[in-house]
Amino acid sequence: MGASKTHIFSPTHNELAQIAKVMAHPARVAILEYISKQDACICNDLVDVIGLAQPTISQHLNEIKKIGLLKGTFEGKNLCYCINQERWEELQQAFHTFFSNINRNCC
Amino acid sequence: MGASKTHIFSPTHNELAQIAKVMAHPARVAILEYISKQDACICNDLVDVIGLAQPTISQHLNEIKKIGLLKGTFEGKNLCYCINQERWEELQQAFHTFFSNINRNCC
DNA sequence: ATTTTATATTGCAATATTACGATAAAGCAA
DNA sequence: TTGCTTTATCGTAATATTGCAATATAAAAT
Repeated sequence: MGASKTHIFSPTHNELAQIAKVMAHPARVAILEYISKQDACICNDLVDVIGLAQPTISQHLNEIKKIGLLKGTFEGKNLCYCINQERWEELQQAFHTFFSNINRNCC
Repeated sequence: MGASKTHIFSPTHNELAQIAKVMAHPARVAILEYISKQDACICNDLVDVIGLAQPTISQHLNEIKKIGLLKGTFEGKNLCYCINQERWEELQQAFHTFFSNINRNCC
């Protein structure tokens, strides 16, 4: 046992959970915030800014990439990670939709 | 190693991560959605609705309770869980604030 | 008082995540 | 080429999460 039973849940619920999972680590929240406020980003900056080892940062970046939140291009010699703005807004909308449904006539 | 280094992150980042963690499982997303759309909720309903064993549902409910999203009162013979609306709106605001900061002049 | 019903807790096995040292790969500079 | 810098991957240990059977608790019904 131990594996999440994703198959019994709806795609919508699974997707929101997957998005939330990426945000469920303070390092990734910090990374996202940092990148979203920069014009560009070089991974090595993050090692200093966040305070985790370079392989760890690389792994966290990969998790963020998996849900499509980053687009990367080369800028001179360094890889440049940026927020994928379209996707960012999709996620914002997903959370907004989720939080907007609440019944006010409760105990 | 393996433990998250929460101490190196800001309270804001840790809190958002903690909230996201609760939403990072489809069962909890489904539970929250279900409760938020009901006037009341009896845990045993959830066992049928969600499709996980009763102890598992109980544990998930506990995670949700930990971040203050539920208030429970007794209604007749059954415990009634409801969404804590104030807290719900706080979380909505937290996500909204997070997603609202993005630099548009990127690569 | 006993049974039934609803929820919580315990204990444990399976799986997932986190972190980092070591190492590899890829580009640039000399 | 050789060396330097930056990022990715591998391997592994520590920790956390998930799920459920078994059991406990607590309130209501009989």
